[in-house]
Amino acid sequence: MVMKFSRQRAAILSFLESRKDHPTAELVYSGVKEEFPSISLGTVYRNLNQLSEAGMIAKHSFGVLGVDHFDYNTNPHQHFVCSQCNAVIDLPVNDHDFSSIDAEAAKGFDGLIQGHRLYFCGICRDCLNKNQV
Amino acid sequence: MVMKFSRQRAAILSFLESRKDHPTAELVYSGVKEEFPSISLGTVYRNLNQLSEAGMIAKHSFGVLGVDHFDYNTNPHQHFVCSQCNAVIDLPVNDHDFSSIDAEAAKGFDGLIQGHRLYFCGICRDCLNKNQV
DNA sequence: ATAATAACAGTAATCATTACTGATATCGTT
DNA sequence: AACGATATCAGTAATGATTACTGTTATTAT
Repeated sequence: MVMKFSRQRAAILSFLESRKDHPTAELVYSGVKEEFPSISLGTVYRNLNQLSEAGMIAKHSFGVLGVDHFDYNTNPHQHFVCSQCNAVIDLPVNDHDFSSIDAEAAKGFDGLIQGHRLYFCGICRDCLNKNQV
Repeated sequence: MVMKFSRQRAAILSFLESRKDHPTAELVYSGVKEEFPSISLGTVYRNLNQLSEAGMIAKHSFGVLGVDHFDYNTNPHQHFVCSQCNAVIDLPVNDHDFSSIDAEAAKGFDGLIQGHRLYFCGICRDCLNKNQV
């Protein structure tokens, strides 16, 4: 199946590129809607899934949030989820600091460990500031 | 609000105690249904949530699965999710081997890291065997 | 035993996401 | 530049997990 490049898909991709947060499908929808008032939410979901299956974007499912978040940055990196405002923030930590944990977990386990999902929880700087006022 | 201890809740708790896998609400429902044919799925969900809020059981949301899993074992330990059969398996690894990663992630980050979610993905022993046949 | 109320069964509602439909846009080939 | 095959679209309906509501019942302290 040849992947055609529709204007809607281009708009979705460039919207995602323009943000360093990690928008949900709903947020992408309302963002792209300004350029394409008639775009459908289903179109956004379909494109986000196709783009992530093609490896052009990343899809993150943080269990605590219950909604999927999408990321233009496909390089492996760590995420932080604020439990107060639900913001998803990239951590400046180098990813290879966590590359050894798979080997660690494999000790004494008879299955095959291929990878892991990891994210950090806490309170972001903005919320910490708001709490102090 | 005083927590009353109904027979349904006792049955849900003891069903969970009897299993070392990590049943979903639906699975708890069909299990407890044998003892309580008239029990409602809503009752199961309500009790599982109350028990986990009370710290008597643990609730795990693995993003890859899209369903919540419940665990009688509330001691911190690591989990493995088989991407072929979706089984959730406890890893024999000591939990304190992963206790340092929060400090690692905090480097250069201005928010407050309170914890993390971590689980491992791959193929379990049973599926590896089946694949070889 | 009684009375206050937490919990129940049953059912309806919610929310994120996916599937379906006939119409339209894209893109390699003429 | 027009053509034709088909991927994609907008709109809408369906799904699946979970939560909320309601009138009735079970639990527990007094």
